Amino acid sequence: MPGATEQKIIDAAVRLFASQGYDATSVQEIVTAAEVTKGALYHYFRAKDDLLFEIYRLLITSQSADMDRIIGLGLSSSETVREILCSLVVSTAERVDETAVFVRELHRLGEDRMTEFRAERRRYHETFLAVIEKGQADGSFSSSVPADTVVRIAVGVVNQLPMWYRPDGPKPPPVLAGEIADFVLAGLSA
Amino acid sequence: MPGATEQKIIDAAVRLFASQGYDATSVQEIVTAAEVTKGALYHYFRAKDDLLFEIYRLLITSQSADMDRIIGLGLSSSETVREILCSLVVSTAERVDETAVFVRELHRLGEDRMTEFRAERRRYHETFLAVIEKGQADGSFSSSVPADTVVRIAVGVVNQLPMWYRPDGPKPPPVLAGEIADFVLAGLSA
DNA sequence: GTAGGCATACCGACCGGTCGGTAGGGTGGC
DNA sequence: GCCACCCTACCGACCGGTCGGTATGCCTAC
Repeated sequence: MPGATEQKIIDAAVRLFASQGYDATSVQEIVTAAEVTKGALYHYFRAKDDLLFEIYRLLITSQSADMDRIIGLGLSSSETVREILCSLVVSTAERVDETAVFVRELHRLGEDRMTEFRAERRRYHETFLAVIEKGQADGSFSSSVPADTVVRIAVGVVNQLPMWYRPDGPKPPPVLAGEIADFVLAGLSA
Repeated sequence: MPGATEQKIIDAAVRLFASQGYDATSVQEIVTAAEVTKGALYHYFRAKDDLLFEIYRLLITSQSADMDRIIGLGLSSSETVREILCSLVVSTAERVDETAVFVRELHRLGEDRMTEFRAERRRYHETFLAVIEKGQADGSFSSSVPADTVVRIAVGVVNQLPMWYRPDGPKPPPVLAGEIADFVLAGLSA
């Protein structure tokens, strides 16, 4: 639960990292945008990297929670896939900046944190994979395309969303989410 | 047609940018890796950004040429889509480093070059879009999902390829390309 | 000789991080 | 009631080091 100052710093960092990149954003720019001082920033964060890691942590935590919640509902395979995709697309659209930073600056994570992150992502992938494989096993889905490739495609689209999605674009997020879910489900029922 | 020195510099830059990022790579690192000196680099390139732009230019040029060539073959809609996707996936796999740099560091392009680049990308998108819309119009494809969303999905997967594709992975590029094409075509025939 | 193709030494700007210090609220002894 | 003490939150000048870029000149080919 971050306090007000901490939150202001993170918000400013996300905005600046998303528009300029991590390295191209100086700590001074962040504190100026957040209307605090360098002292305040280094009081709450040990280093600039900590900001990145915190942004990732918040994003991953919320996405994992979303998926677990949906699976817990006990819907049919295709309804589960639809719900996962829709919630993923909508929540990503709500947090384009965080996602853009995440996709672009992932490689700057240090060794330890990278390992930690990879484990979390692997868990996410395998949970999703299991849902699709279950559907293929019980005949809800076609097996003509391997489940892992389907997961790659689905996650790929979402991660690329920041490249083209604009909040003031013609299609509101729920519509977009529906279209994407329709397409993936169509591919799964070939 | 770059000369030998120029090519060595670009190759080194691509490799380093892909593994560390643009800002995190110093000009000194590039020239050391390329076994040339700073004088040589600044003899051929006016600034560090020029390296980025050159990398993009080479990538986009070759991809556009690929698509134009395939469309020129005059195949059926679904064969055309399959060929475009396969060649895109295979050529992207061949140039993962370039693609990784492209996806991650695009935002560093200056105003002018960004405009130039956007025009080129728009042309690419619209050409691809036209192929799908033609297929939808003549009944080869279903119209249940809008063509622009399909293009977004297809391009999204390819751009995310550097995130997970490894040359020594279990699936060689042509197999992967086939699976992705199968999936997209399945979604288009729902 | 002279023009392109480099090498080397160097510059000024800037950056992440530090550090000595302060403001102000809480707390315990008397 | 109040003072001494401390602790958290925060300030901002400053430092060592690095980086992109330049100035200058050598050296080989023509």
